[in-house]
Amino acid sequence: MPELPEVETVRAGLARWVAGRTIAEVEVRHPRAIRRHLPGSAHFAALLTGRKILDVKRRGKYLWLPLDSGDAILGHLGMSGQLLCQPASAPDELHLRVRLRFTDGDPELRFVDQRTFGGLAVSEGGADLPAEIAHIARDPMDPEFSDAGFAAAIRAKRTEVKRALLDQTLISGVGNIYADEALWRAQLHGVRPTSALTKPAAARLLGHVRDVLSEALDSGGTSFDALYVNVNGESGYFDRSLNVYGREGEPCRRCGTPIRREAFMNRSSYYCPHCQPRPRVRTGSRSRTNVP
DNA sequence: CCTCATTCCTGCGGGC
DNA sequence: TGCCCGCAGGAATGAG
Repeated sequence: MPELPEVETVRAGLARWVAGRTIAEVEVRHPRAIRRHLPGSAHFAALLTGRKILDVKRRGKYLWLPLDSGDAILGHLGMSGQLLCQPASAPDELHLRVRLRFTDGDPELRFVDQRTFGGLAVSEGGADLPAEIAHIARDPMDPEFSDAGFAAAIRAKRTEVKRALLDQTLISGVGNIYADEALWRAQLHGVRPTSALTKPAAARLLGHVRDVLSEALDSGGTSFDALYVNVNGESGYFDRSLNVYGREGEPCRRCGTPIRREAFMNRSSYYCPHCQPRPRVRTGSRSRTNVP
């Protein structure tokens, strides 16, 4: 599942392979892949044809490719999206959704996405920062990310710490896998109330988030089910280093206690029940949050 | 304004 | 063997 490290791996690959090249032809194979581009596929193609890609940028899990027109191609990989640079002679992938051909020939750029949670759009005038993602927070690898601002914002939230890590308007780039990994390192249970975090605790948590993301980036990103591959079609391998995610029943690498999985927001959370104890039930009038 | 549940999608694997 | 169901999950959306 592409989170910040995987998307950054794709960004770097794209920057190498498509920056500076001029788009010759656009083929939209599945309308859902450009559903965020409301005017439709003909308009999408018209805005791209003949335009030069200047660069490849990223904020959190979003990518955008500034064009010489001042517009940008805005993309999100969703769960299963891939941006592949392939020779035109390579057979079409089963889930090929969009193809861009260039004036200088190979390689072409293919957006391939099995589950179609991802997609592409043209952000008009979005070369600098697409308006569509202006509400997304900077990510923790961004030099302008404010650590103090993050600590203040998370403490002001009236929610649980894992939900906050997944809130892209608070901190971007973190998904379910790295949220669980960071919480394990920080020895915090995901249901702890954010308002009870001290400033130092918030700073420590942020440090663990950064560590997890940068280590994963060094490894080329996580690939869990081979759906994610980087721009050249090569899987990442950070999954070897995961401490809790997907390890239900296996011993905690810190204390040996079996890792637990529990339902969370239509997905799963993995944690060590010994290292990451649930918070004590809050006193007062609110309902209990504990389960046996 | 803030928080939260719901919804989109497809392939795979387990259970019967 | 084959069918059904649950699961994987980011983020827009609308409800409250």
